[in-house]
Amino acid sequence: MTDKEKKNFYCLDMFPYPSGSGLHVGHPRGYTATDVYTRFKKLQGYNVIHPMGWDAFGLPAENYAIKNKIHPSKVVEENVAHFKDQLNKFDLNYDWDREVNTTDPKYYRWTQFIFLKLFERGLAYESETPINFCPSCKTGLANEEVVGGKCERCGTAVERKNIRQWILKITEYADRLLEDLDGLDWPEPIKEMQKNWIGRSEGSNIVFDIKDSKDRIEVYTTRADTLYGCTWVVLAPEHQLVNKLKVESENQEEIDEYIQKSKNKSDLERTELQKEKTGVELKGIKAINPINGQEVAVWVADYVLGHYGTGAVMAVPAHDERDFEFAKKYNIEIIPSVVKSTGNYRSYLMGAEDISDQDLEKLDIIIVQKPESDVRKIEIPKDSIAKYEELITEKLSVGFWNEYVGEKIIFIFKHKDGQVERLEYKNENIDRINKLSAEFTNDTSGKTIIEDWLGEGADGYYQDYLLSTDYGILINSEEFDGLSSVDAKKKITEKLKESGHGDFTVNYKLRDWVFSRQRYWGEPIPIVHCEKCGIIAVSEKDLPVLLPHVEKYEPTGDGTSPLSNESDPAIAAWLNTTCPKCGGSAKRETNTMPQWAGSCWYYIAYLMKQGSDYVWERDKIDPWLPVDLYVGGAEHAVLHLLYSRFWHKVLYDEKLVGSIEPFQKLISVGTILGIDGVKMSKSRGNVIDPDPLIEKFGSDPLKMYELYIGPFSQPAKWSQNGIVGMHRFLQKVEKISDAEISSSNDKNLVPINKAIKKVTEDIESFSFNTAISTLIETFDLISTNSWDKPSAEIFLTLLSPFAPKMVEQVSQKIGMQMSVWPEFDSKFIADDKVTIAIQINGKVRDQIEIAIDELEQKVKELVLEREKIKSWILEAKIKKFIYIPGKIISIVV
RNA sequence: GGGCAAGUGGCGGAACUGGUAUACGCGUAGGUCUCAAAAACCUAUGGCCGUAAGGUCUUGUGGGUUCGAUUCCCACCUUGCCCACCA
Repeated sequence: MTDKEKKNFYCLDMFPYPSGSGLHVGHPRGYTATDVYTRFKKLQGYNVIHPMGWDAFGLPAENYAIKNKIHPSKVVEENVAHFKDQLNKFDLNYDWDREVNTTDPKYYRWTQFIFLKLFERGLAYESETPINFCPSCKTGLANEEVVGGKCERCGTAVERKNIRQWILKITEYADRLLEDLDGLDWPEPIKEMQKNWIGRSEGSNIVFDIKDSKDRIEVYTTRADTLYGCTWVVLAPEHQLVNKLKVESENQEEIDEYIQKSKNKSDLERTELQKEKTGVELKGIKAINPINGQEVAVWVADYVLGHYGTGAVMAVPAHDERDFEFAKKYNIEIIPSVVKSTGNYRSYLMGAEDISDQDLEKLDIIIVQKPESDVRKIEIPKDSIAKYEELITEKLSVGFWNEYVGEKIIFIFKHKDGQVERLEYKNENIDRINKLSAEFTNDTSGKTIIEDWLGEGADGYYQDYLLSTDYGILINSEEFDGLSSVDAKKKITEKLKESGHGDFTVNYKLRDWVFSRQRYWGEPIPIVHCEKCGIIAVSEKDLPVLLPHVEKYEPTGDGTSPLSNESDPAIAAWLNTTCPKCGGSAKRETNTMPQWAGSCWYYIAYLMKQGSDYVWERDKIDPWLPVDLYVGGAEHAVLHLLYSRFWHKVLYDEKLVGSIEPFQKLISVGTILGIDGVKMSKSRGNVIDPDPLIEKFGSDPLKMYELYIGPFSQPAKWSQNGIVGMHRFLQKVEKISDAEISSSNDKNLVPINKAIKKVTEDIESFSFNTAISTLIETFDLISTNSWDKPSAEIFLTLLSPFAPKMVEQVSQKIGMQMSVWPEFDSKFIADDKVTIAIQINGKVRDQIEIAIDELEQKVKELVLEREKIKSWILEAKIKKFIYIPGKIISIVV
């Protein structure tokens, strides 16, 4: 069936989940697109594979089965038959001999086989840490299946639950999954979503010793440059050290209570609601900032996540919004250590009656605002700062001070006796600055100057500079003062590394994949539990491990699988087995695989299909991979598309496939919405059934309308009237066969060649809507010219991918054979004469037909001779004459 | 809150790297055919002024760059999608 001389093209649709409600008009949009595209590619001479199959394991079939007391296998069988029947009505060119079904034991034998490979490589492991659990679906969920704290499938708030489960180490492939995205021809937003999901971040681990103890707290930060601004450290409530430290602290009860409380919070409460931050200090425990030896408090707070980084963070309220909020609430000191670098300094100028606005302007100083007559908010360029200081030193009134804030913070105090004291805001000067400022203002509140700036009364003028999460220039950071954030991150971490208190590190948001489900309708995990040997893989020759046919398969909800219910004899017979290693008695793994397992490799299964069997042969697989074009919904951006990339890379490492990625080019299909503009769903009652439409108009007009409705990747509202237009058009085309067709007509050469070019480009770029517009226009044009045989044959070929049924009928009638996709002749594309517009002062006033290669001088003459142009220009002088050949003439008067 | 995408007639939408905005389709109006209706076909169809010729305004809002902006830049408004305490 494949021709060695031709190039291969593998075009793949995301295979559907055969739901009970059947197809609605939204489903075939993607299928129609690949149908058009593959017919086009075949005419261009490619070997094309375009298969279809069924992703049939999973909850919907099982839930439906439970509700209606029909076995899931039966449900699936009926649904598949119904889906296939509906699809066939669309006349799509699928390779049905490659049809796959994930629930076929011959199929899932290989799904289990791949699991064994994962297991052998140590990429599948058993664990009993807390995971996401959906109380309604009664099963554990992967991180990717939790959307905003809710189950992706049913919308129930997920709980944290400790259950035994199988986990796949997808994190081991995080870097490769990230890096290889660059080579893929995928929509940018989808790549971006995967990048964000993997969430690589480069930072530093920093070790805080605990005072009078051997324990140390290791924190993860991406902002080591802000270390001097750290005023406390925070442990997540789950952090192991909490249990130890709480005993040594003065308020153990309070801490216990807090931990208990946050344990009871669901993920939704802890994150989604963005509640006010809470926490408890470990009183009496002090951590030591390794960069400067400062003692800082230690807190437990559940705004820190236990599973990310080290489960502990350093809090820098000046340069982190969460820490800032927390510091405000619990009244913790805020120390700025990075200042935004704009190149300017800011100052409030007071006590400077002798300094005029002109004095300042001479130094290029900007007076931002004059809130009161004796106060000026000013911005001083870096270059003027020395002169500004001179001015202040000379003219500031006694008993006042001036400070300016930028890459440094400088205070200039003018004492009563006229003596000037200049102090930089640095550790050794801070006490002195606070003392003087309090004295000068007779302030007895004991507030520090920084508190004053950042407090309630402040207007944010300095805060913009001092309390920013942006990168900037370090201040208040000893030897690192003046460095940029980027340099300082490096230098500070390097210094910490010398004393064993820190190092560079990388973290990912991506978490390992919770792979087991406590449900019946899935692939059994091919593992046995032997009392003597422990966890043992089923040997490959014993695959598949068949899913036993049982009558009762309701989920238990207690974290065990329905397949562990030994009171059912059918289950007991399956469950009790022998250990492949020692031959002793053993029990089968009762968890099943998640819905995603079967879809992780189905694109390979199509290539393996031989009759009803699947055979893994590299020479049958490699010539087709990676998939050349994959079309499906964007909703799978981080689930299916990430999981199958992971599996594919493992298969590559196993030398079972030859490519590093499964899907080279991806195009996402926009959802078709109901007439009311919302997603079609049974419960809303806005579902449009395609069957009656096909009956009334036929498959061609419906398919064409699916593509004509709008840009392919954008969502589109269904309109019941739209098909009529396509139907009318096709009816007109059908009449070609009745009309007089001449043997040739030169007038048609230009339009038909232009059509070849445009339609070819548009199909190639999935711009089907404009391809169809072009076909309609071309048809109308040639119909007025009258048809000739060559044009009719080309036109019908161009139309054939869109309306295969109709075109076939017509071509038989007029006795043509369609074989190859036409190529345009460029000599008929470029016209020798063009009509272009003449603009006067930017407004179109006239049109002129001229030769495409006419010289500018001649064009100018022709244009200025025209009565219409004369009447617009009148006596005015022509300032400019612009001529862009083939585009426009623009006259400015 | 952050990221991304998008705002064009009554509606779906078109417009290449800045060059005649509203292609194509739907709908609507008038007409042809018909005893009548449906279907089909033909004509017209962005708003305003005008009998007309023609003029004038118009691509979410407000600015800017340009001979010229739906397209580029800035600010704002609206909608959709994704992520959401990831330190």
